[in-house]
Amino acid sequence: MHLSLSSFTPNIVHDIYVKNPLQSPLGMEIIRVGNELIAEIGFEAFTFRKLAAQIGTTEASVYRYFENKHKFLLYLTSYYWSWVEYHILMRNNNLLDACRQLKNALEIIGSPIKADDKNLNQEILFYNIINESSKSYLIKSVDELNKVGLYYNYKKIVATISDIILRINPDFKYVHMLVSTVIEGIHHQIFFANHLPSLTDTDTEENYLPDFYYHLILSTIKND
Amino acid sequence: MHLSLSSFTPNIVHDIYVKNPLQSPLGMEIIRVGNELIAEIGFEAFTFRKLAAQIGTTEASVYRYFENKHKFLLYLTSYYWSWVEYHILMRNNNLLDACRQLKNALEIIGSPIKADDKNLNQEILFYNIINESSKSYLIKSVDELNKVGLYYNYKKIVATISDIILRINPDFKYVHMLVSTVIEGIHHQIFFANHLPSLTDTDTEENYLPDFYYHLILSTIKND
Amino acid sequence: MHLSLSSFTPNIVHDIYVKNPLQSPLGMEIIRVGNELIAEIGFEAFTFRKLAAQIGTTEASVYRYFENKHKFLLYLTSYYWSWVEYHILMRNNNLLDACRQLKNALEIIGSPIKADDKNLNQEILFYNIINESSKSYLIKSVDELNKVGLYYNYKKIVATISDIILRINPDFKYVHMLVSTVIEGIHHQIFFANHLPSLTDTDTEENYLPDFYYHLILSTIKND
Amino acid sequence: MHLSLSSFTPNIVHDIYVKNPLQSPLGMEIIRVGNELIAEIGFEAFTFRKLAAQIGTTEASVYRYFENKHKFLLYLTSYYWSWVEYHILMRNNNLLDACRQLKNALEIIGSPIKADDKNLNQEILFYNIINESSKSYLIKSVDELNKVGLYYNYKKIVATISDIILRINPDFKYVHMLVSTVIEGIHHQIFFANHLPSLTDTDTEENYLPDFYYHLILSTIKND
DNA sequence: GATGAATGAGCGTTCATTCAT
DNA sequence: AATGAATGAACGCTCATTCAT
Repeated sequence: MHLSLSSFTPNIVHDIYVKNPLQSPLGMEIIRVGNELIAEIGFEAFTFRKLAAQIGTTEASVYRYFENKHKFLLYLTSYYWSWVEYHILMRNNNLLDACRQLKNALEIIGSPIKADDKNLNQEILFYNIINESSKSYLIKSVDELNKVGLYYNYKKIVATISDIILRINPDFKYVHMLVSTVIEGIHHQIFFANHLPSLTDTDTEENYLPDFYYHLILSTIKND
Repeated sequence: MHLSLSSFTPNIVHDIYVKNPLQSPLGMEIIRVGNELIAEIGFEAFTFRKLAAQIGTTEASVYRYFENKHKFLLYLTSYYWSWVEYHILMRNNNLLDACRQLKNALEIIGSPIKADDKNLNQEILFYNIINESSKSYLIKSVDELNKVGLYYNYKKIVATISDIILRINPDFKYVHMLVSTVIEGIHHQIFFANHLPSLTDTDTEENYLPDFYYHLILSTIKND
Repeated sequence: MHLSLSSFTPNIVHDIYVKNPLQSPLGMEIIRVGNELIAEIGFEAFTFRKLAAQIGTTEASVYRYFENKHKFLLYLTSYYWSWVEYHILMRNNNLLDACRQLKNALEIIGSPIKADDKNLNQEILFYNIINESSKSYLIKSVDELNKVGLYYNYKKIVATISDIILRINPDFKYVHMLVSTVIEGIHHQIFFANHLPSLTDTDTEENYLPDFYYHLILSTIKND
Repeated sequence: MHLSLSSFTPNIVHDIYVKNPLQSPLGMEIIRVGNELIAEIGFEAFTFRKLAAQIGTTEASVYRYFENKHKFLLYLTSYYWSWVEYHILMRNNNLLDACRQLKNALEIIGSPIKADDKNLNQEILFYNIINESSKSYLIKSVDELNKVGLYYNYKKIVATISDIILRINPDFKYVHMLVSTVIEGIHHQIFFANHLPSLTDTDTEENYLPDFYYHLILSTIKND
């Protein structure tokens, strides 16, 4: 299933950026190269200075688009979750079976977005989400950022999947807890499989991760 | 249940520190104050300079104990997991019921260690584990550090709990995946409850978190 | 004594500005908001960027009116001295007594201009003169700026008051020295009274400052 | 009158510096070269980076001695006023005549300290005091700095000269006002003589400045 | 005439680390 | 073993200014 959705534009809260990077060639270069640079050297070592050098522009120009590297990471994660949201909606568009919808959602979360994206390399973005996205909220300023709505896209996807689950079992009370556990779980397991294999159970089966979590969800909500 | 286990000494891989901080007053001061400082300003802003200033010593002295702030975080997390391991063993010592053992383990993971600890404030350590511990492995050098065994204590706890679960259902194939998902899940949910409540389901019930995950585990492994 | 002199326009040397700010709404906004911003954050922290942001225009637009922030400060001080000059002339218009004229002049220098001024808040301008005006000449480029006449208004007021004093004692030889000492003295004493009170002698009497300096002048020139 | 007072050490409030620059060769180099660099390029253009480059050390090393360039200016001015204080005391040591003492004090204030000083070029320091010293208090943080006593040396000199004047006329009520006006006046007139001569009255007579202000003081206090 | 975008340069500061004592 | 001094390097950020529209 490969979507060529040239019409997609991410729905990202304005406060994350100073100037919309998708509205100028330089802005698009910043997010494209920034995505790659974070994957290459890690978010801690990533600086606007290095990013500017890579692009061939100046730090000052980067600051025109993003207030700091943190907001930039938030932009990337919001971009990712906006894509995920969009893909789930597209894929589940004409489906009636909530279980099938849930399975689709888990599959989308468990692998890179498969779509031509002129802005960002989606494989690399997926890798960054797994490695760095939790750093966008595990910070001292989380409350302040949350207050102005900067975690909107993440919360939205949790709400979307929660709704699907509630259609399977409308009485389940801990649906948000379950969904956020599963989302974080999927991404964490991919990290563990690559780096700390004894914390997971590597398998040759394709798509075993979404299957495992699909089973986990259904078991948990049915026995409620 | 309050344990006064003055005999406890954490079992921490030597490579994490340069000189054992528990063998000198300055070393103990470093981990005691370091734990508090990270809680206060966050791991990103934490530096050996600030730590030394707080203690009233010099950066050079801190370097005598820890190679860098990263290793220091690893020390704290290892210290924590070593405590958790010890507590689980103590609590489950004479119990035969694996389900009861599992429940105990989840409860221990879900709240601060309740023990007098002259070295570290355990409430603060628990807070740091929730907020910062994932930064000890979500880094570029994870493979290198793993190769020399620096994640031993974390892996050990996963193994310990996995063994309990396998006694409930010896045929369950994804036990490490399940356990690491649950451990990360519990800590994440506490963070979400405090900072991003729409990602969880706040409840007035005491201990609802361990209960939820206990139910999740049993459901998942029984329906296998 | 309150003058409503809507007809007043400051007589400011052209080289201080690029484009006359009083000839456009944007220009008037620049001097109005700039005056307030300097008072708020201090001249060192004041930049055209911040000024432009406050107004809701761009740095480039500000540059159309003033070459740099230094010239802007010179504009404000010249504006102030032009007002002072005008007020002294108005107030002393029909007076014959030079001593009375001197007293009037000192009073005008010792308190904010009391006049409706649609361009600038005169209270704030007075505050800026006290705090910042000496920075308009205590700079490396003073000779260069002086050569093109940018300190005209300040020199003019010294000359005007010197002339009054010379009518009291035509033989006094150090009149400019005396006048510039007194003018700077009055403004400095107001600063000291607010911030370094041990350098002055605070008093409850109204207008003690002009009185003190009036006495100082008369004593100095009479005993010559 | 030339004093070779190798025993002099300035009495400077500790909070002005981080580490006493007179206690190490590097520290002494910093104040020696810093003094010269400010004279050369002006305080606004003066930065720790340029200072470090001139000395052949690094910014970080300069920060070990002074928190910021502002504190450095405060150090220079405090050093100057401490010297002035010391000189006045030495010169007036065995004198009984308060008028003679006043005259001496004014002469000392009106020209560079004439003493061998291995730390600082006193000619250049005098030049800096005239051009830059008022910037040490005409700032937003003046109250905060004053609260911790950083203007001690300036206030002390005003008190010292005030005491002399009160011995001439114990009933004069505005002595601090008069003294601070005169001190600022002397330095300002030197600046005006060099740069804005129409604000002063240049004269060929030696020492005309102290003489003028001596006359001004006596006239003012006698006619009280 | 006014604005938006971009940029070269440099600032103040802090960092991790080393060396000598 | 612990400390004090020093330093190279880089960070995050802002500045003044210019250019194209």
